[in-house]
Amino acid sequence: MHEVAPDLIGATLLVNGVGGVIVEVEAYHHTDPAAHSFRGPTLRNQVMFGPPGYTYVYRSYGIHWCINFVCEKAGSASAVLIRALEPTHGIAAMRRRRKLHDERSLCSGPGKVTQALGITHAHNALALDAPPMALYARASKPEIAAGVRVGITKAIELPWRYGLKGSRFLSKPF
DNA sequence: TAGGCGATGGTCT
DNA sequence: GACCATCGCCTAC
Repeated sequence: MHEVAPDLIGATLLVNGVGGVIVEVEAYHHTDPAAHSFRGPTLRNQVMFGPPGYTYVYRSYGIHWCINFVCEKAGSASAVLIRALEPTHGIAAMRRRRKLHDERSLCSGPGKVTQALGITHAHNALALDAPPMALYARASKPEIAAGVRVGITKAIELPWRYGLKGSRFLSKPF
């Protein structure tokens, strides 16, 4: 997982042709008290205990949706939270959904990403390589920044947040 | 420009 | 009944 997470930085994520380049992610797995999978499988998180390459979508604070990629081998219950994108595809559609003109704020946070891409619980447990999802590997290796994760109350010291160094589209600087 | 806080609902204890 | 991997508005400086 700690190889997958930084490798996702620079990859392109599209949902129905709308999306952009991933510039910020966080890693979680089942030995990590901050992870949803820490207490074992439940109705909500069961997709994380399945095979890699699938989406895990959950509701955050009763208001927002957040999207994760399940990774590593089946049963390890690790996932990578997509926190920010650099918008490149379907910017007009994202602006419409976000009711926003500032391109920099379109996808600079996990709740914003799902709103801009139109992701809801209907997108839970979907394969990343089949419509409406699409994930494209980056062309070259970018400079990666690492830091502590954002917005959690447990295991806050683990430096499992990864980002594209110097990007203008991060949820917050490293 | 930075920090406080209310909204809001699924999930787990 | 409490917790929470957030956002955006409001205020104070």
